[in-house]
Amino acid sequence: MLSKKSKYAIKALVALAKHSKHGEPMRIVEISEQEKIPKKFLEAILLDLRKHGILGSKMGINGGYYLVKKPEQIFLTEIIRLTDGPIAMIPCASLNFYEKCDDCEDETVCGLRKVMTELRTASLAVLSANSIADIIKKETKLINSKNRK
Amino acid sequence: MLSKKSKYAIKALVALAKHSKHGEPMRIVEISEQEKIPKKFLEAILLDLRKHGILGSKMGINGGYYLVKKPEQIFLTEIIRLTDGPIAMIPCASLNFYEKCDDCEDETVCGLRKVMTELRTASLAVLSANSIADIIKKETKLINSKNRK
DNA sequence: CCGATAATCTATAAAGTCTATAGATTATCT
DNA sequence: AGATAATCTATAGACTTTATAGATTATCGG
Repeated sequence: MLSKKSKYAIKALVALAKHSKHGEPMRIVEISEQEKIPKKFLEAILLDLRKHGILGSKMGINGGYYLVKKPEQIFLTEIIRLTDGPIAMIPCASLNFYEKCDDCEDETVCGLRKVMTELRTASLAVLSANSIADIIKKETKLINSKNRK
Repeated sequence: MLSKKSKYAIKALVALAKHSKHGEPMRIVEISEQEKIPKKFLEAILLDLRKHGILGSKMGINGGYYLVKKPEQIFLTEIIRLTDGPIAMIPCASLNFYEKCDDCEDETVCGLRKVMTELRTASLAVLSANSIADIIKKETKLINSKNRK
């Protein structure tokens, strides 16, 4: 399961992407209220995203957070790996967070690892195909098809 | 990520499937030592699997656990749902463990949910295509291709 | 340069989950 | 009856999640 942290991070980035057509920073409180994310928790999340170069911030009046990268270039893989860690379901099947199982004699011959590697490949295909911009696109698409009814 | 509980459950079932050609029950200690799973933890896991009708048990001398279902009919989806819960990454995208997001106004219009539903479909495709028997098959296949080198 | 605003940093903590461990009890077989 | 092995109950340390409180620092308008 995705942690709330990851989910909130994605939602905040979507909110920022929608807002940043204006180019100006968005306040934590605004994001918090709009997306119903606990303010102080969101604070920590945004700080994290800033430290990793996805967001920038400005203090004082008219301050807030803004996107550094374009919504088209922020993929779900990046956010999830940053906030939750590995995409794979077991460490020995992970690309970026590989770890050896201490209960496994020879992983090159492990059937479970083989299946979990297949799963990781499938998951990565979906997550690396979707950026923040794609999420917004899907949203407008869903709204349109709903209104047509 | 998969919990250790799930991982141990799958490994134990694989061990039992390999053993149960003989049809006779396998002792907790044997599984524990063979698969390097902490004994008492394994105990709780096997009890769970028994309560859900996947395993049977027999007390006393020559006792132990045995498979009730055939290895071909025990799929990873079943085990993971039983020990870890949902396959989906967020509850609102789950088939068996659906829950509404309390921060979401209208989920039918949520872009993140849409992506996570795609991911769930992809994950389910892999996990429901693999049974305990399949894991064993993959293992022998891996061993064979290794020996041919 | 002052005062208001808003991000930043540090510390802490409640709740829940994961990963077990210990010990007593009950059923089975010889 | 006695040995074996599963079963049940209770508990607990470590870690993660999900925050909350409060002090500090930077920015801007006037």
